[in-house]
Amino acid sequence: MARPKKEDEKDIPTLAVAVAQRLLEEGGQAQVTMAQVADAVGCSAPALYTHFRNRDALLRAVHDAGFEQLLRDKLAVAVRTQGDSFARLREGGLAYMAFALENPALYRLMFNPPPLPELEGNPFSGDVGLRSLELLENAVKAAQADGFLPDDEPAQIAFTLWSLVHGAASLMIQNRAPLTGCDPARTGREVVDTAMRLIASTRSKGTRYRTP
Amino acid sequence: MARPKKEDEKDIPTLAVAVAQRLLEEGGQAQVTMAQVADAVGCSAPALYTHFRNRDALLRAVHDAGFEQLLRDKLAVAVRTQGDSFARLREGGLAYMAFALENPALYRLMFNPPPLPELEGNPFSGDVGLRSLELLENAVKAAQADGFLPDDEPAQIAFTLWSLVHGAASLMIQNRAPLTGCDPARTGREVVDTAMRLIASTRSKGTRYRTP
DNA sequence: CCATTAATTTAATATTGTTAAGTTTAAAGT
DNA sequence: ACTTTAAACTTAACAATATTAAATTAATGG
Repeated sequence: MARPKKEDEKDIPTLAVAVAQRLLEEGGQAQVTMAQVADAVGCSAPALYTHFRNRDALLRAVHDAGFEQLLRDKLAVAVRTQGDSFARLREGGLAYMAFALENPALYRLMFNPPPLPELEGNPFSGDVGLRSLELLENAVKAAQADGFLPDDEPAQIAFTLWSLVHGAASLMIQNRAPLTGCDPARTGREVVDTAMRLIASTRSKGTRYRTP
Repeated sequence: MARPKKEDEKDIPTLAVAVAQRLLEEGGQAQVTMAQVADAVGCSAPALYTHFRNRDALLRAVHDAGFEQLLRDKLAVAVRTQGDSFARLREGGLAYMAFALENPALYRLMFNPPPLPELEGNPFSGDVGLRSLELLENAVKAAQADGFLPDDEPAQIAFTLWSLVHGAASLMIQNRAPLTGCDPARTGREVVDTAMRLIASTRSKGTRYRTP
């Protein structure tokens, strides 16, 4: 049956990414085989190679879609926290944590990818990654202007805060968190709040911040 | 020639773990094939199955050896920072970061393992992990007694601090750190110092801490 | 000295990513 | 409208790698 008629045409690239993400979340990396994906899409495995150079490229596409979703989430936070730097940091952290815990396998692919050349590239060299990072740096600057946080380089502080939330998410997702028997979502929120308490206690005396 | 004579006997388990770790560090997970390991050990691939149930079990052994090494490093720090809680936190963080950056692939296997059943278990349910964790919690308690840090659960704070250092290490190792063009070792130290500055600024007024 | 067991080897199997060769449809040129 | 070309597939073949089976040799305990 070779090439399909127009009516039977499928948007294989889009379908494949969606299917791959679902399989990923359901059964982990190992379950994302080309045959499985093709099956769920409704084509044969080699057909995928018309649209993706190889399996890694398919995973890379899922990876990229994840970063786009994360950026959308963060933009939404930025919109609804206009003017309150402290809340923006807190809600940004919570949204990030929620994304990670709700899509653990995807998050893993994004931030703890298997060491494949395709996934080595730094996402922050791309547009999506950069804008996501800008959002955090601006929040840090605003918080500094409001008297929070040490007066270090905003980029350095942004990296430190990102590290904290990412680290907690990463440890929890991969069952490396020492706190056992707790609801992960709750633990995640507590980590963010612990961090925010740390940040709150750095407020300088003659502060320009006023709770809105 | 089937079974080797006594003189030709090799300690395959030990050799295999060492070889696997080297291959891992040299070329990443993908290079750790049973054939490669066997070659470097000087036996054939199926021989490995006498000592390890399968490839995952071999990786698990490397993983465990990593945790033992990390614990040794942390114990050394604890010994040389007796009595100074702040220094213990700082040097503990630096040692952890150094371990991660010097053995990136091993660290990855320990904390961002591929999602295999063998590696799912929580290392902190084992003896080595628990002792490593105790060290940090005790350091937190000591720091609190010296007037640092919020008065939350030590376990919660320990997790938050661990998350921070782990997160930074993880991001840098996997090329997800936004700070480009910097020496990773230097960036790692800066993260620890930024965190310590945050901690320092949490010191309550009537502090019991005095710089030694 | 013999029987059993342990440690290996080579050979065979299974799974999975990937490539090759062939087929059908769509699109473009005349 | 007809021919040609290219695109999007399919099935069949290939290659690499983990794993298992069968066969072989050395140690060990009676």
